[in-house]
Amino acid sequence: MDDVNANALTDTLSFRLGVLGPLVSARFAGAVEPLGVKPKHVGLMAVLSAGAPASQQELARVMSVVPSLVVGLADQLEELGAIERVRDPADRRRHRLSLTDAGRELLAACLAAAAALDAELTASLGVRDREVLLRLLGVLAREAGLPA
Amino acid sequence: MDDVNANALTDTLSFRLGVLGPLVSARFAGAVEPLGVKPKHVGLMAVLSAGAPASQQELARVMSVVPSLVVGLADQLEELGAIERVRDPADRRRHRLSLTDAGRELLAACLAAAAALDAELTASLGVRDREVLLRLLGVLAREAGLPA
DNA sequence: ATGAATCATTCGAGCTATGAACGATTCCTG
DNA sequence: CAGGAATCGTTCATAGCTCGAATGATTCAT
Repeated sequence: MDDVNANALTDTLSFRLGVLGPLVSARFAGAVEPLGVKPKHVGLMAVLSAGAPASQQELARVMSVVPSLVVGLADQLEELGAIERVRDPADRRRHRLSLTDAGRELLAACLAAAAALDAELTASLGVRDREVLLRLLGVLAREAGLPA
Repeated sequence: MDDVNANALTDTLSFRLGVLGPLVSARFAGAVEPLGVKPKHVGLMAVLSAGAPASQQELARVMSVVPSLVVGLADQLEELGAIERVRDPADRRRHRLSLTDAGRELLAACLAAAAALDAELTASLGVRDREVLLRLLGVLAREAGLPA
């Protein structure tokens, strides 16, 4: 009778998100690792594919990380031939980052990996529930000021 | 027309969970930091409150971390007077960890913090949606083999 | 024209989690 | 009942990530 809310903490949204997040991140990292990238790289490519070529400061702001971190990520993506880094002719302090064709392919492969992981995670969920879950998480992300 | 799935990656469950997880973890960490603990400490107390006194190996297994990490967490919780660490009389290699009264109070305070955070996160959600979201995440957690 | 501000980059520091030892204790097996 | 294998807790060194400050180049403001 009293074990209904015995450990009510695990029945908390914060707790479940906090424990589920790292877990799926780790799984996703393992899925894209054969492609030579990590989740942060994928995130960078994702925001790049969403809009026009951006400066690294802009990237850093959107990704909620420090600009110095973007340097390393962009370096590695450039080595993979996934992005191009050219000085902005209008403001030669900036670097304009843009996806290459190879980068778009790479991103598509990462997307496929994410979709496959989704299928695994929601194996026990109905199609309807899956849509609802995705939508509600989207609301949460937007509410939190994320570019979801 | 074609920007409907322009960046379909952000419309992925994996992606949203991966980005939402660290975010709420950070917020939760900030919320319990005045109490002198971190999320991992709270997780440890939570599994302790869910069952009988457990050995550190058991804790490590349930929390999916390495046993050596539990040592430090238990040390600090013991200093706070939140847990008791006594050698198991049946097997003197083991340490039986159990929550003290102060620990139960501390855990309750953390739970309150989590509940408050939940309220913030789901401010734009209806009560019904909130329940649905919680339930679906619970299914995912269980499916992933977590003690949710 | 000159000082303030912005961008990218480098470097060092901090924190967390990990894995490999090690001593103590217990289990197994002959 | 002895002695080797296995288990538990602990310590230590290490690696990975992220951040913040400092630097140099370029642009903006006045």
